[in-house]
Amino acid sequence: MNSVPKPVEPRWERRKDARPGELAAAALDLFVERGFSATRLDDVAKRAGVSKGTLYLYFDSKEDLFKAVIREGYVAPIMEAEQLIDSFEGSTADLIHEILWRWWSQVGATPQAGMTKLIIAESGNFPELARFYHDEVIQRAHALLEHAISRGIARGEFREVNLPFAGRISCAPMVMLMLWKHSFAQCTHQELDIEAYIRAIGDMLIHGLTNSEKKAGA
Amino acid sequence: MNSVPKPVEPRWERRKDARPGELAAAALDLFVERGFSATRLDDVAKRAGVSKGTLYLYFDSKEDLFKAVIREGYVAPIMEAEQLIDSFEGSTADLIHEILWRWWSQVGATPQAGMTKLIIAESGNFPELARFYHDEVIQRAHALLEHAISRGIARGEFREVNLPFAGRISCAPMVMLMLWKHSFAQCTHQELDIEAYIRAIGDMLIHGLTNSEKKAGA
DNA sequence: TATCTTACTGACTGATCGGTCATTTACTGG
DNA sequence: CCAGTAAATGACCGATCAGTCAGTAAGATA
Repeated sequence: MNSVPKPVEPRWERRKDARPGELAAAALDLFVERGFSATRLDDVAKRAGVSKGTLYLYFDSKEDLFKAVIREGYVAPIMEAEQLIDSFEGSTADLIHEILWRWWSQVGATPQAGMTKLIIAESGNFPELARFYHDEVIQRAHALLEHAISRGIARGEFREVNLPFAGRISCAPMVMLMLWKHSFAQCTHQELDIEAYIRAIGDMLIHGLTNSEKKAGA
Repeated sequence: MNSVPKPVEPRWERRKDARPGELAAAALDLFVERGFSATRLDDVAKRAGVSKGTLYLYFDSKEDLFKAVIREGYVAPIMEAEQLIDSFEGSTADLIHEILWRWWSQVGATPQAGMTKLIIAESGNFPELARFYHDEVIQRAHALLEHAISRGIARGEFREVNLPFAGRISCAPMVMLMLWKHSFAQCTHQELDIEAYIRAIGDMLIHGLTNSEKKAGA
């Protein structure tokens, strides 16, 4: 009958190395979209193109998968920004604009930005992970902005402010923007010109920090 | 034997009117702590001091309970603040400090503040509720700050800024503070002097908005 | 081509939990 | 004091889903 050789596609391939990353990426998407409890492992596996059994070859449990997702790729952009501050030549105002813009393009615009929402949502169920994320990411983001602001103060560009508070306040609009992107932005008609908004954040921060004594004297 | 009359406490009381509120309050606490999916209705009922069956006398389903929790008490403080702006006499700087402080004491410091985290976390599963909350609460909070800022501009106290952006930016640190309180604050040693922090937010906003032309001329 | 290793599958299981309902008990009105 | 009512109970059911494992087939090796 059917003598056609059928160049039969194999039903699956062996890709031991690629699986964990693909599973973690699929899990990130679904966790961000639905939350931890509401995400089914069957769906994660299906999105990664494998069966649930395969998922359990690479991760011990749902919680283990969650932890793996969190630990993935959170450091590079922060370290890069820390170096940027040390080597930057121009005004601190320009530096802050640069930091904000990189923040958005390297983190905010990537799937990784959904992490923040995930951690906040599950902090009650996974306090140790929230703590971990706080120490490794949030704390350092605050410190980063503090560092930039203290540069401005040292150069007489900025007024003397309470550094820890100013660092938090400076981060807040950016973090909110990331949260927004993964919550209300999905279910609202309202458009937001991201680029213009980030510029507005920068302007607001710089105005809020600028040493007006100096300006008044000019 | 035991002839004592035993002033036997009834095993339960009829309290038709009080139950819905108590159940909603219990649900709010647990939803905020654990998220929607991870909250068991047995626990909600137990916390409200009733059985699960009773819960179903007052709410049709878990989702119905969730919606009831959301609809509860979100309007009064915003309307009050809207009136405050219209009737305020002093400088717009003072007005903004006043708004922020009321925001904290009337919402941020109450269990209601956990709502924001809840909605953001579940926006993927309940887009229509996220939309509802956005339109009824978030939008109006933004508008509130915009209104206050436009008062400052009209009186020459503030510089001309893009109102929608400025409103969002002004809300961000307060919203982040509420989220913080219900996430990282729980699992971090780090203390935060809330009162001083809110003052710092006010200062930052006012500096960021102040019309420095006028100041320079003084 | 034959054999062996192991990445992968998917049907299965047991526990959990949303939702139901027959029964019990607190209250009310005559 | 004694029905009559309805508020509250808690054992139960069925669906869902995390986690298992015996079996299957890709592809390496010789």
